[in-house]
Amino acid sequence: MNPWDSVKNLAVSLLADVTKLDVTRVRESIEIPPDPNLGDLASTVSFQLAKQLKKSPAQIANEIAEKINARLETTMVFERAESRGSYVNLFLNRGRFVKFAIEAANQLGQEYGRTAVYKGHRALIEFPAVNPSKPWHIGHARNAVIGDMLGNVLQTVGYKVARIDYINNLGLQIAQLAWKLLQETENLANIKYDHYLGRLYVDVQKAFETDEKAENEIREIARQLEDPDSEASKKSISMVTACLLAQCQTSYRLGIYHDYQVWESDIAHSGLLEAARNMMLECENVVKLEEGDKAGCIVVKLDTIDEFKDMQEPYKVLFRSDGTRTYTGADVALQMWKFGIVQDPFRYQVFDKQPNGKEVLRTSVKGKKKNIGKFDVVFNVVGSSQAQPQRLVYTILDLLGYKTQSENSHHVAYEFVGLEDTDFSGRKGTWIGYTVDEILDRAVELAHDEVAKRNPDETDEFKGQVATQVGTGAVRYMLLKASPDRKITFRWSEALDFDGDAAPYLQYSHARAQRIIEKAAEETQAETDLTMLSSASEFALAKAIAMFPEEILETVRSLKKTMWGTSFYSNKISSYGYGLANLFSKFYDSCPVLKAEPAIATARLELVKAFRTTMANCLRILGIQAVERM
RNA sequence: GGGCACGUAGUCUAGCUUGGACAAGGCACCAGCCUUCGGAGUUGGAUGUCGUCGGUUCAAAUCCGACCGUGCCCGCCA
Repeated sequence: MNPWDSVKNLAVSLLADVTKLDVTRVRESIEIPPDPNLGDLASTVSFQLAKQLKKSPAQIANEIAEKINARLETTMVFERAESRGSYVNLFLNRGRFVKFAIEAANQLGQEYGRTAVYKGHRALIEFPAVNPSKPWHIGHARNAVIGDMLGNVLQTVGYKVARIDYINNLGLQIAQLAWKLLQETENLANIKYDHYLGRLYVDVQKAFETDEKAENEIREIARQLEDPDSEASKKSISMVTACLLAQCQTSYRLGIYHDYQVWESDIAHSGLLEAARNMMLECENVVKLEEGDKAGCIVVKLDTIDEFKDMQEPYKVLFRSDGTRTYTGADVALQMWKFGIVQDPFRYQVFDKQPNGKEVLRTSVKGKKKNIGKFDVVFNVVGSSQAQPQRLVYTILDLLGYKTQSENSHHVAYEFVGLEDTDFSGRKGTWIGYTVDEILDRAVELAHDEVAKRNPDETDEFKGQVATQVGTGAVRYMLLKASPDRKITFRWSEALDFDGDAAPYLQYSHARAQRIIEKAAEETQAETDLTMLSSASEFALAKAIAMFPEEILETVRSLKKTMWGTSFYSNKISSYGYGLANLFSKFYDSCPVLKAEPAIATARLELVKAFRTTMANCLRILGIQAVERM
């Protein structure tokens, strides 16, 4: 059910009948006028017809409007057509349209906004792949929130979605920390484990850079990590597990849950690499070099690929001369696994039971076999600085003969979050003070003050719960409302601004609607006619409600793959939500519900319900809690 | 050297994919609105060479080219 699309289709068929033009051409000419007084839908077909008919566009628009008016019947949602300049403007019958929109939303309830356009497709989304050696900072949260919301959007249009996290538990960072922890007893005091490791890392890094002996020992540890039976490996597993569990607590606070974790060590030890490497070597562009400075390496030759021919070195190493994989090599193997190109070599075991009630499974040498199946589309949420390495993985997939899978590989790129004078650096520790935990704490604390001020008689439990919903909602919204291709400069004043274009505004509008509905429940219901609702603010609100399903589909359609990334406009849904809340606020101010005469009150109540449903569904996609009181 | 992205009022942004009517909001600032369903709201006001210069078009913030500024990427690293 997509009310706005229905209305648009009717407009297109009317215009196509009258102009005898092709339906798709007419459809492309449809736009929404900048000012609702000009009309509800407009068409620019007269510009296109001007040349072939040798008449002025204004004259043509005039004739089209007249012909449409002659065809309109009194039962249609469209009421009249007007020409203005060269535009043909169509006007909806307000009452009939409002009724149509309200009934669509209220009949479907929680399902309103859902469509089955992409039913039967399976999508895998990988995010945020934070190293299990530090707490999430706000930049990691941007990745996670974008990935999570993309999943929500895809599910709403019919996809089956799997959310996957990638756990890099074999890197140098892990070796550095394991080295430190092997030589001293842990002093945990009262600090969350991921925060503890993150701070420890800053110290270790100094030793690594200045002390050659330490560096050599750490390199040795890194080698030992490849052997699952080594002392270093065992130490690192308990360290990584504890860190990851701590990071998950942050993730859960943001309402982010995963289905699977793929651990780097399992990629190395499951047989996936061997299988993938053998398949790669079948490809003529992948060779083991016999001489030169890369003798012994398995490389992919890229000199024939247009977008890589200007690389300083056209041979990209996939497996080093000592046989170990590079990041690219592992990434290609993993991408092959995602599409089911290689048989699933993993075993799985439960890592954690998440607060949403679902278990997250991790790959493991021990657990059970479980074929998770092929995915049709793969989205990797990765910073835009990784555009070239991501593209490389997809190109290699294509070279191996997996053209479709290469085309269905998407790099969802986003810019990093930084501070006014610096970027976040794990080595330098500039993230300290800007972890997601600290930011959420501050946001929730501030929300608590506001909630307490407005609800002095409520229980502490209520205040705490609402403050959490409002504070975390504000942080999530802040990250989603910025277009992903724009850098965010983190400022406390903006993160903690609950006025204007921010999540609490959306939640507030929902709470106001909820209160009206609650109060009305006590009163008797009168017979009503929804077509009575025809004021400007009622009509404008109904239009926004009607556009909701189309807005989600547009967001999915705008996932366009280009050479260096796939565009995803997370801000489209957030700004829709803001606009919807804004229109409700205007309606709220100009149209009393409970104090109106009974027939109008009942009709307006239906509009309020339709709004509440739409806003709740919109917030669910954004991953923000709808609140009933705040 | 090659490549990618961004540049819009004091400030932060939307609009650019798919060209269309006087460029839309938030914050901050000024002035109104509580005997009225919740003021985290609403109404009004001031603030603009849409980085610059060309091109395409009936029409350019939007498409194309050049240039300027900013950030990022081009390792057997991680």
